Amino acid sequence: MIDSNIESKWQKKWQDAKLFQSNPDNREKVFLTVAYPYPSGAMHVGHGRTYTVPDVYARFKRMQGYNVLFPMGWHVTGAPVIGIAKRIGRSDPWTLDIYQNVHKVPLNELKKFTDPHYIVKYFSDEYRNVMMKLGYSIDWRREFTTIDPHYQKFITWQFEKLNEKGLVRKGAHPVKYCPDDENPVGDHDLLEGEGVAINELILVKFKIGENYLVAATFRPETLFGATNIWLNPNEEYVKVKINDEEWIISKKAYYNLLNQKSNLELVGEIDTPSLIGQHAENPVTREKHIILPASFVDPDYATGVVYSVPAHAPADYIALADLKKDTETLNKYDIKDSVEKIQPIGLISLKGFGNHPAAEMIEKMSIKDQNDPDLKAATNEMYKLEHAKGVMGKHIPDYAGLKVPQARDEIKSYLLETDKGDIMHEFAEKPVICRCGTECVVKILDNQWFLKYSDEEWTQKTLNCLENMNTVPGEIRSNFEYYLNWLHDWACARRIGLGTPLPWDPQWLIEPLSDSTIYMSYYAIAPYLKDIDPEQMDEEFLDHVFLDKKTSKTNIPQGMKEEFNYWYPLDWRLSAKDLVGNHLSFHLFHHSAIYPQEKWPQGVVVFGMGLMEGQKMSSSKGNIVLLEDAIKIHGADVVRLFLMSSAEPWQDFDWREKEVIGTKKRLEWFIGFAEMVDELHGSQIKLNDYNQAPDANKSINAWIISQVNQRVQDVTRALEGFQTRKALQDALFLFKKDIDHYLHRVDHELKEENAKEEINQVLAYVLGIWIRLMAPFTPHTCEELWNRHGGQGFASDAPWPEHDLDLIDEKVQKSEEIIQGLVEDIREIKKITKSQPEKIHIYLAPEWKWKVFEIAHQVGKPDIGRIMGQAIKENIHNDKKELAGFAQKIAREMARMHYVGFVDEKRLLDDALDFVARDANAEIIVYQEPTYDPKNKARNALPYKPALFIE
RNA sequence: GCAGGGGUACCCGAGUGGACAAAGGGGGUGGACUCAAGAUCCUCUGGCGUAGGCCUUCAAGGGUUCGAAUCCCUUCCCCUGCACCA
Repeated sequence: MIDSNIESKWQKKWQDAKLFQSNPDNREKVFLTVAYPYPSGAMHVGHGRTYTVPDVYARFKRMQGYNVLFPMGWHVTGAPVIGIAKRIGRSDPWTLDIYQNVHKVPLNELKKFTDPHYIVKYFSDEYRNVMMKLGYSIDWRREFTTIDPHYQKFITWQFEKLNEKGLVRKGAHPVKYCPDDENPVGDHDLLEGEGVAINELILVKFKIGENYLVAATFRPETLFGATNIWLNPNEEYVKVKINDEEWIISKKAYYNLLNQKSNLELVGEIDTPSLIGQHAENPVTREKHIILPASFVDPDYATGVVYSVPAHAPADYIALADLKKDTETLNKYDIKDSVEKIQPIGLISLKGFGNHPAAEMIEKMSIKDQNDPDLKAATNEMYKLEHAKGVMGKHIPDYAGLKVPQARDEIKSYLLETDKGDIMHEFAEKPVICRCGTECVVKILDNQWFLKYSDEEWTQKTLNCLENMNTVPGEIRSNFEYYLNWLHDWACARRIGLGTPLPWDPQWLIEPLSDSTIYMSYYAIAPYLKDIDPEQMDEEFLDHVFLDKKTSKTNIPQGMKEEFNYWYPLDWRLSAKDLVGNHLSFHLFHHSAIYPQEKWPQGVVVFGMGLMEGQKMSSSKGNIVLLEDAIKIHGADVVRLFLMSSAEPWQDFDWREKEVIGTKKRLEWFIGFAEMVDELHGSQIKLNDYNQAPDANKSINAWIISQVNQRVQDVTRALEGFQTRKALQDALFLFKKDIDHYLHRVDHELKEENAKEEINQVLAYVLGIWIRLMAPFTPHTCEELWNRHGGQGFASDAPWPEHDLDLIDEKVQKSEEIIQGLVEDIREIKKITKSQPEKIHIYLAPEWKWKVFEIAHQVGKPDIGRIMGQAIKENIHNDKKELAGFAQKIAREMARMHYVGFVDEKRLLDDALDFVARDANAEIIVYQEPTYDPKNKARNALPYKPALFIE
C-alpha cells in the first residue's frame, strides 16, 4: 500500500517546482537550522529524528504561510576522519569491520577511505541522498562544507573579529595525548579509559643531599603528618635535571614528565635499594624523614615517590604495619629500630573519628595488607570525608582551624611561591589507551590559543542573549544558565585535522566546535558565492555584509547583505542535549560577541538520544539501524511518522521494530480511509468543494465536526512548541479513534439515502482537514492523497487548517458522552445480571433536577445549604424531602462533573436510538415521564445520566 | 562530588489539585467476519459485585487540603552531562 515510487515521484515534483527554495520576499520569515552533520559514518535512525523535527516544523510553518528557510551543510572540520583514514590505511580490523558491516560501505569504496577528504565526501553524498529520500524540505542551493575556501574566509573573518575584541588569549593546557599519533585525543578516540579525568597533583621537593626526592600528592596539607617516604625498591629510579635542580623520581615518571616539563634532562640511574634507610628533609616542617620500601607504590603513577602520612592515609598506615612485621626486609635494609619508632601523627580533626582516622578506616573495612583490593576504596572514602568535614588541628602552625580545602589551597600556594613544590598532571585512572593501541599520556600544550569564555563581560552579555530567547523544552534553560557561567576558556586550535588556519598563527587550525558557532549566517550568503573569488571576501567585504559597515567595494553581489538581514536573526537552532554545554552555548557566546543584539538567536530546541530496542544506539557497538535500510523496509513516511510519534524531540526515543510496524498500519488505515470516503461517495470527491464544515442535523455529525476542530486546535498548539509526539497523538491516533467511533456510530445509517448524504459531506470535510494535518509528518502520502482527491496544488503548500471555535461545542461533546455512558451502563448491567434483555426502559431526568444542577453549578461549592436555599426560593420542586435528598447527593458530584448546561436528552436519544438499540440488541423505550416504572428506577435519573430499567 | 531529569498498570508512555481505575500505543483476552490463516472491526485487560456500584492502587513513609498520581518534607532507586570534541 505504501509505495516507494510515490515517494520519489513527489520528491521529484517538489524539486521541479523549486518548492523549498526560499528567497526573501514580503512575507514573514522563519529561519531554522539544525546542527550540520559530521559525515564520518552512515546516517542512522537517531540522526533521522534530529533532521526530521526541523523538517516537520518547517513544513508546518510553510503551510501557515510563512517564508521558511531550512538549509543544510556539512561539518567536515576536525581530526576523527584523519584517524579513520590512517586506521583504514593500515587495515585495522576493528575499523574495517565497523565500516564494512555497520556503515555498510562497499569494499571498492572502502579502499579509497585512506583519504580523509574522500570519507567526508562519500558520507555527505550519502547523507544528502538519504535526506532527499526522507523528503526533507531543504533548500539545497545553500549547501556547503566547512573546508570550502569561501567558508574558510568566513571563519577567518569571525576569528579576526574575536581577536580584535580581545576575546582570544594564549596559554598552556594539559591534554590526553597519543605519543604515536602525536596528537591530543578525545574520548571517542579511546579504546580504554573513556571519561577519565586529568588531575592536578602537587609535587613536594624533599631535600636529600644536593638533590631532591620529589613526591606527588593530592593532599599537601598532610605534610605536617609525614613520618617517612615510600619508594618501590623493585623499580628503577633516575636522577633528572630540571632548570638548575636535580630530582629523583621513577624512570617511568621521567618519561611521563617529558610531556609536561620542558628542559628536563636525564642525568643518571639510581641504585634504588641504596636510598632505603636514608633521610630526606620535609620542606615545610624541616624534619628528616626516613626512606622506606613499599610495594604499593606505582612507579608509573605521578613521580613514583610518596610521602607517608599514616594517621590520615590508609595505604600508608597499612604499609607501615606490613613493614613492621616484615623482619626480613627490616634486617635487609637495617632499618628495624627506626621503623619501630614511627608513630602516626594526627593533624586533621574529623567528627566521628579519633586522632588517627586512617587506622579506624582500615579496621572498619577489614583491610588485610597493602595489596588488598579494597585499599583504594578506603583511601577514597578517607579523602572524601576529610575533604568535606576535616579541620586542621590546633597544633598545626599557621593553618590551625582551617577547613581542609582551604588549608590545601594555601599550602599549595606556599609551596609554589617558595619553589618548594611544583605541579604535575596525571590521569585519574589508568590505563588510557588510544584506538591505535598506544598508551596515552598527559601532555602540556604550550602556546595554545583560548577563547575567553570565562570573561565576565562576555558571559554577562551572553546571559542577556539567553534571557531573551525561547528554549524548548523550558526546563533546559537552567542548564544553559549553569553552563554559561561554568564555561572555562576553551582551547580553540589544533595541530591536526581538517579546518581553517588561525589567521594570525597559521600553524594552528581552528577546532570544529569553534568554527561552527555563527555559520547559520553563512547560509544566507551561500547562494551568491559561486562566482566570487574567495580572496575577495576580506574583512571589509564581510563587515559590510554582516555588520552593515560602509564600503567602497563594488564587487559585492547585489542583494547579499539584504538577504542576510532578511533571514537573520535565526529563529530556531536545533541540536542534541549533550551539546548544551558546548556547541549551543558557544553559539550564543559568539553571536553575542559579534552581532548587535537584534541579530541574536531567538530560540533553541534540544534533542534527546536514540535507543534501539531499549539499548543505547551506538555505531561503535554496531547496534544501529541505518536510515537507508529503514526507508527501504518501511518507507520514508513510516520512518518519519514513527520518529515523530514515539517521543517528544527532547526525550529519548526507542526504535522498536514492532511499534514501527504498528505505526505503519496506522498510516495504511489513513490511506484506506481516504479510499473509503470516495467509495461511500460513489465517485471521486473534490476536496476543494468541502472546505467548509457542513451543517449538521444529527448530533453525531456535529460531534465529529466538533472533535475535528478541537484536534486542529490541539495539533497546532503542539506543533508551535515542537511537540511532535503530542501533535501526532492528536493528529493521527486520537483523530483515528474519533473516526472509528464515528463510523461505528453511523454504520447502520449508511443505507439511508438522507442520512448518507450528510455523512458524505462530513467525511469529505474531515478528510480535507486530516490530509493537511498529516502533511508535515507524512508529506509523500499526503501529497498523493491530496492529489487523488482533487486538492489544489501541493499539499505541502496548502493552507494549514484553522480551527473554528464556534464548531468546538462542549454540549455536543457532552451529548456524545451521554450516549456512550448510556451504552456502557447497559453493557455493565447486562454483564452483572448475565442476562440478555428484550426491552430497555430509559428515564430522563425531570426538569427540576436540571434546575438544581444549574443552581449547584452557580454556587460552585459543595455547599448544600446554599443550594437548598436557592432551590426553595425558586420553588423548583414541591417535594422538599426529595429535593433535599437530591441536593445532598449531587453536591459532592458537582465538583467532579463538567457541567455545560442543559442538553435536550429527548432529542438526543431519538437521534441515537437506533445505535443504542443495536448495541444493546434490545428494544429501547425512552420516557420523559415515568409512565411505566415497575422497579421504581426513574428516581435515579440525573441530568447527563438517564435511569435504566432492563427486562 | 556537582548540575539537570526521572520512578505511573504486563511493557512503552500521557497525566502537575476535583470529569482519574488513570489518554494513546504495544502485548494479551473474548467476539464478529472467514472454509481457514491473515488483515480488519468490536469488547475486555487492578479486585469484588445478579443494577449502572464498592474496595485497593501512581517508588516508600509522613504532611497540607472538603479532595492528592498531581503540592510540601524525608528516604530509597534510576538516567544524562561534567569538555579539548563528533
